[in-house]
Amino acid sequence: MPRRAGLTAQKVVELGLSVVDDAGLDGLSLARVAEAAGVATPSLYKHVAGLPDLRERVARVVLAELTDRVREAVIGVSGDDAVRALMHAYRSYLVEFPNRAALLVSPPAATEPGEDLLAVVLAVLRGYRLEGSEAIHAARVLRSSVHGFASLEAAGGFGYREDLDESFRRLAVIVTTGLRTGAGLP
Amino acid sequence: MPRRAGLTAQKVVELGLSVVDDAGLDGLSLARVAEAAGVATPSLYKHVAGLPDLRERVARVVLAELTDRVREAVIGVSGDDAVRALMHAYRSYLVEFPNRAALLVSPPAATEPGEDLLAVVLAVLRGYRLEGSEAIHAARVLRSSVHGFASLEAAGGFGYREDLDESFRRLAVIVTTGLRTGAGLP
DNA sequence: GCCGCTAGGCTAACGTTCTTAGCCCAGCGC
DNA sequence: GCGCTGGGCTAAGAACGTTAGCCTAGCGGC
Repeated sequence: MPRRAGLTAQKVVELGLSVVDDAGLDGLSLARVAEAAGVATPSLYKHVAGLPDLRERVARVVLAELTDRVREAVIGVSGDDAVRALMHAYRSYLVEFPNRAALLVSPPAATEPGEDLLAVVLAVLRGYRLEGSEAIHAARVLRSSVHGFASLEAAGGFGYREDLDESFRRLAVIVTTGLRTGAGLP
Repeated sequence: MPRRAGLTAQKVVELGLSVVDDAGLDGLSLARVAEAAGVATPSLYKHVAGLPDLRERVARVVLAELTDRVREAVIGVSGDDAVRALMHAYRSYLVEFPNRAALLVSPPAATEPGEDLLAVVLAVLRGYRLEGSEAIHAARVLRSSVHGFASLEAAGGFGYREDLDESFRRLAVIVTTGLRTGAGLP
């Protein structure tokens, strides 16, 4: 164990992320992160401003990771295929890391970094020739659907043993069909 | 101030609910509830088993309230009207009490009490002649959509100034159309 | 090679919160 | 009037977040 642990803000956030994965958002404490880092709790204050700051940073990383996944998933596809790929990537991320779902509905995830994700969604929707306000409304429909499904699934919010993949497939069909045919337009 | 405060578990939970409304789920602490009740913190343990128990009870009450609202909203209507009424009631509840959204994705809200809400959703879907597995999948689609929209709205997750009512209206049209026309069925 | 600065660790200490243990009395039933 | 019990209390301890202040490893300049 070196006298200097060589921590950085980034490493602290990464450890925070793994604590969230292990123990849930409620389990994210400076004490646990410090233990994982092999460091005394107050030492973390050299890298982050406190627990709220850590939570915010972790939320930003999660949103950025999710955005990257989604962005990669829609490269080279368009139209219904792109929407399906986007939805699948979003859901897969939360299936893989269910404890991170709670971080996606919080102020930091809701504002600036969220704009990158929105940009990806809007890009996908250009395949439907949607622009301006139309595209914003459509983006909200799309994100609501996939976020709702993935959040409820991550929280274990679906009882019954019916196949979740099948439910999600139907959601995707309904959303793609609705967006493609312009359902809901004035 | 009477020597006996005359607390009950129900009153403790109600105070917990108002603390959540004022200060968010993170702000829910036994200390605050005790203060609101005019009582010392340990006294609460005569009525609830601790903070996790209080959170669970509050979550159950919220889900029950939401279910009641939704149930009332769909009385006497059917088909698309019923689905729209259900979605509107769900969203309105979270617009009125945004801090309660976080309680709807948690184990207690996800299991038994959630079945009552599911039952209402399934009843509404009978207007589409959906039964058995078909109805379960459709219920998931419906709940995902409305829950996702309402959660993101409650968290302030929608930037841009486009009219949220209009976005929600389009979501409703897409969902009702999709369910009515059987989109997504094999 | 030495000197000093600073980044990054530490300990000490405090306030808040949850929780348990145990006391004590108000008020009801007999 | 007497005793039981439910529902309050205080005391105390553990965990956590946070602040203050110290101390030194290790680098850059001379």
